[in-house]
Amino acid sequence: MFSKTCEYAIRAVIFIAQKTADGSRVGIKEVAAGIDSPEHFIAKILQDLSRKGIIQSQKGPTGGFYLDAQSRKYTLADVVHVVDGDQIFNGCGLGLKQCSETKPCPLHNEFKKIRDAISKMLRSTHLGEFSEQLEQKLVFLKR
Amino acid sequence: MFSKTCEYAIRAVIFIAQKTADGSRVGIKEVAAGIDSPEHFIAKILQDLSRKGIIQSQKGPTGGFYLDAQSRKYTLADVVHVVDGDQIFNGCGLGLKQCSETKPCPLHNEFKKIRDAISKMLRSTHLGEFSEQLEQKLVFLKR
DNA sequence: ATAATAAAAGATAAATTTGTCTTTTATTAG
DNA sequence: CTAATAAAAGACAAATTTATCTTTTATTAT
Ligand code: FES
Ligand code: FES
Repeated sequence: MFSKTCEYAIRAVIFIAQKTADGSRVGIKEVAAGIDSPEHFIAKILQDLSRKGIIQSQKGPTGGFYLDAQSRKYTLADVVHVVDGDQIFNGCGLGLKQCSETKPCPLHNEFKKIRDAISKMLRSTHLGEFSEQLEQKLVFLKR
Repeated sequence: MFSKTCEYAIRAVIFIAQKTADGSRVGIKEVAAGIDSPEHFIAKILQDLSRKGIIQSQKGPTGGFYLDAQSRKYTLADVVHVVDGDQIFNGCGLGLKQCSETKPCPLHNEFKKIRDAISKMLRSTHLGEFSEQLEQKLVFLKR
């Protein structure tokens, strides 16, 4: 469904949102450990998200990653879009170069429903909304 | 959503179903051209599907690929399962090693709905059911 | 039997994704 | 100002996916 990169990205962003809900920052090592991902790999991904403004970062001592008020308004759809592009939102499920209403693949109508369900879910999910459930260990970001 | 391999596989199987609805056979070159895929690549995939019994093949002159009565009862879910395994049917959408009801990821409940929709669609779609629409050029397997 | 045909199999290679290691840059505390 | 810290950047490597090319095997028609 998503690339590994994107899976890590979503988990990391949710993790950072929770860890920095109090205004603090969280280092890359703690993120990597918290979501069980390779440290330098998730670092690259976060650099990207940071450049695009989805998350914030600060170098040096006391530095780390965090989300500002603006970023807390972003949704998972924004994360997915930055990392995986819009294939999942608009691409043809059977791999035709471009999804088209006038020249549809055999599953076009079915795929459209599923794509829409995915889009809707991602667009309606904000980065910070799992903090409490994570705190209470009702949901998890690693096994 | 699916691997490139799986996309080709689905398109090829639908193509073969249509082309051989009359009991004939279709060669690998025609398949590759018909779905716009690399010839030797789709050949490997069809070998696999053939070994698994999802499609049939016959060597030599007048040989080619086709679907017997039994195979026409298979669904796209069978094809996807052979090619991509069961990640799409049961895997965690956020990449946790295993989806779990008792230790769910934050999106578990949402993903479950989507996975179920995909499963349902694939299980209810039989290989031959697009032949007529393809014939009438209402749907397409390449751009 | 023989030659022609077409899939099967095997080997190799390109491209992409995923992961690791090292160096550089910015920031802070002292 | 200096040393310590932590992200940013760059280079490289492994693994996987996707694609290509060649040889072998089975089957058919003549
Ligand atoms: S054409 Fe395939 S999903 Fe629209
Ligand atoms: S645990 Fe992630 S989908 Fe079930």
